[in-house]
Amino acid sequence: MEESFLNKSSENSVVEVDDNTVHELQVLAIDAQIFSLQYLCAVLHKCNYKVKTTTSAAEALEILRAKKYEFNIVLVDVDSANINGFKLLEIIGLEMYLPVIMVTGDGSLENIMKGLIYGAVDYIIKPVGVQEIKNTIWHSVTLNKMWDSEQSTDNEETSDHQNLKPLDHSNATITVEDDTDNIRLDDASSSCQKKKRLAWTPELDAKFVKAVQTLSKSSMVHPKRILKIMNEPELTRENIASHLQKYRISLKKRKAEMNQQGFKIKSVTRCSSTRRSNCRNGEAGDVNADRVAVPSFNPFHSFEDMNSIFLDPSRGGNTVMSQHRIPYVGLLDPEKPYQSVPYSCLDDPNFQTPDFRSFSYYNYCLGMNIQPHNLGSEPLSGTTSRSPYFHDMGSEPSTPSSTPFFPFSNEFFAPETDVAFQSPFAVASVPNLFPGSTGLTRNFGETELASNGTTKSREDTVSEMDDNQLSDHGLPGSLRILATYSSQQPEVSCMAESDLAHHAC
DNA sequence: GTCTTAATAT
DNA sequence: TATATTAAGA
Repeated sequence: MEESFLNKSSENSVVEVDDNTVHELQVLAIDAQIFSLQYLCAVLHKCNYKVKTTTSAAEALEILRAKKYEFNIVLVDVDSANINGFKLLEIIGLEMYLPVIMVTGDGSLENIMKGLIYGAVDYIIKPVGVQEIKNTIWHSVTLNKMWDSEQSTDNEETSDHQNLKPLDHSNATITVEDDTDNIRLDDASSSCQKKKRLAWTPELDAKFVKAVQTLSKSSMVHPKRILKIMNEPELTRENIASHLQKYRISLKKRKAEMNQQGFKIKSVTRCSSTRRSNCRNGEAGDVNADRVAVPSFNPFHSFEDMNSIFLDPSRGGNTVMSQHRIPYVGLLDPEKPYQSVPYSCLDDPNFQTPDFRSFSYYNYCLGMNIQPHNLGSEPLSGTTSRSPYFHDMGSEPSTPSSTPFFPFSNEFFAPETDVAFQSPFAVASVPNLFPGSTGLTRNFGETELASNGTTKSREDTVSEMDDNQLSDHGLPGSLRILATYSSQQPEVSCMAESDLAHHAC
């Protein structure tokens, strides 16, 4: 639909998000059922959001692909009996840098899980309430704030939809994998003589990025090689060169943003929690070096100046999660996309199935490195108690102490890791991150790491990266290390003895 | 000849 | 706005 019949919010849709920044939130709402959509739209208008609606998933994708920067958030109504809504969640989650909230009438754990696994950042159970929507959207948009900077900053009325082309519904189907159809003519219908104008679809771009990443390992990121790797007959070297230029500019921009944020990464290669259990967090000498030993995993203390913490389940990170009750939902094994992890490893008889909202929020805080609202020193735990944030739905959470910031560009990760990374849970499986990090390389080869039954030396998969390569990944040269946990063999530490001494308390 | 970058055209 | 083309220097 060109102009939603419901899109009549001409009054101010200005919402204070935080830190005195005024944001204009534009919401795209998708629901196959028109009355349900109408209701949802009404509620959204009550919240003073700008709303665009559609009943068609295919149209939603068209809109987003054409004008994704105009939207801050997407609400998708999913029907537990119908896979399309979930697919839509997935596609939007993977293709756009947009938070997607699932709206559902089915509040069962199974259904919620499904939505979250498909990429929803949060969920709302119908019937939806104004305050609930406000809270949920605040949370999600804040999480996604980094991308806001890419939007146009003028506060002009954005209700002009003149750029939306009439939609062709004849092929309005959702396809998850349309790798073959990713090159389109500028004007598809006419049998024109016009030159083909390449449309860089997300699929094509992903392929491009992957090629760049592959090549960057050997410092050979050049158009010709990219072209060869991509193996797309329709592409020309010029296409690639042009795209590469654009790609690098965007990386540069992002890098500048990172530098502005004073982004730092610390590294812990392998942390033996048993070895260090007598060292308490916060004590003098504990956090004093580039490489921080974490005696007892407590992200809010030991990593309080970090934005994100990554645990690599395939490297034993799940054991750490288990020991410290860190909720984890993600894809442990890419071969088994719906393997749902996590709580089986929590064998404490007192452990109860967690409340997903609370967990989502904890993970959000964990990922953003902000103190959970009003949470004080309450540890991450596997109890079902909700965080105060969700107890008090009547008021918005206070401004986080630090500006939420999503630290990594998606380009950095291979597509398969994106899947886990974009899950609503910030503790993600990201193997072989920052392969040039000194902390990792120094210890290579010392230990063979079992991963899903197979034994593999890290040396196999890790190579050095110089600053230029890091730069190709959107990382300033000085930023290169992350926290990687592995306690697969807790009694063995891969850190050099001198390091152990250094960190001994 | 190819690559990168900037500028400009479509 | 996104992509393509062109030009110039390395």
